Amino acid sequence: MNLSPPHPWKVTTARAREIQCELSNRVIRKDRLPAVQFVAGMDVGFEDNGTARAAVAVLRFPELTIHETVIARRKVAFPYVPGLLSFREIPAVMAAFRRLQQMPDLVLCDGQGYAHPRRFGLACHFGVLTGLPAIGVAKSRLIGKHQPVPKLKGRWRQLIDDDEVIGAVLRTRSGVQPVYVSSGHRISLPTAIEYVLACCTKYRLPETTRAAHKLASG
DNA sequence: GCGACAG
DNA sequence: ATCTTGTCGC
Repeated sequence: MNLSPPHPWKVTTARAREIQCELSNRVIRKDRLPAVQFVAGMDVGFEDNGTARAAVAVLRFPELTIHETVIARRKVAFPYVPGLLSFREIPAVMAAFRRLQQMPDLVLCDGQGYAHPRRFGLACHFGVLTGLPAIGVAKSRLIGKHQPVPKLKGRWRQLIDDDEVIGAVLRTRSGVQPVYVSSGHRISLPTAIEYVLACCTKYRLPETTRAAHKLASG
């Protein structure tokens, strides 16, 4: 896989959107992942001095015990623009992955995957750049419509945009706000939903995401 | 023109 | 994302 940044991060928002359209055709939404022994969670936090702090937590699967954690800091070189989140967070994330000893078989990203205006959210961008299977697990909606989701854990509804199923709104815990799941790279939506549920124990967010979030924040 | 808008 | 205490509910 290629962990070096092949794209300029100092780009205009217009150029960023072009890059998304150019790379979106490289996204694979079929199950092309190995037997999962290690799952990773990744998240990015921001410090006051304009620094992004990316954290990656690699957990054993299906035990979900922590195997390895890494952190990387990078100066923020792109503003937060809805639809262009990956350009703000990926540089730090790539730096963090470069430090990993154990590459995971699957990565759960904190943000959308295919459920994106140009079908190229953070999880897709990350997956295409690294070649690693990835899933987008967002805490809130970017685009798409959906029917009410039953309150029972495990139930879900299709997330639809322009008559296309772009993801799923999944209840990872009964009676709690659902999460938005979508393919990032090398994994289908049904399989993505299975893995997300397999990574959720007693909280709304996957243990992978929780572990990474904990590192990226404090 | 008027909202909506991952983190 | 980040700023922040108490509070409602199982």
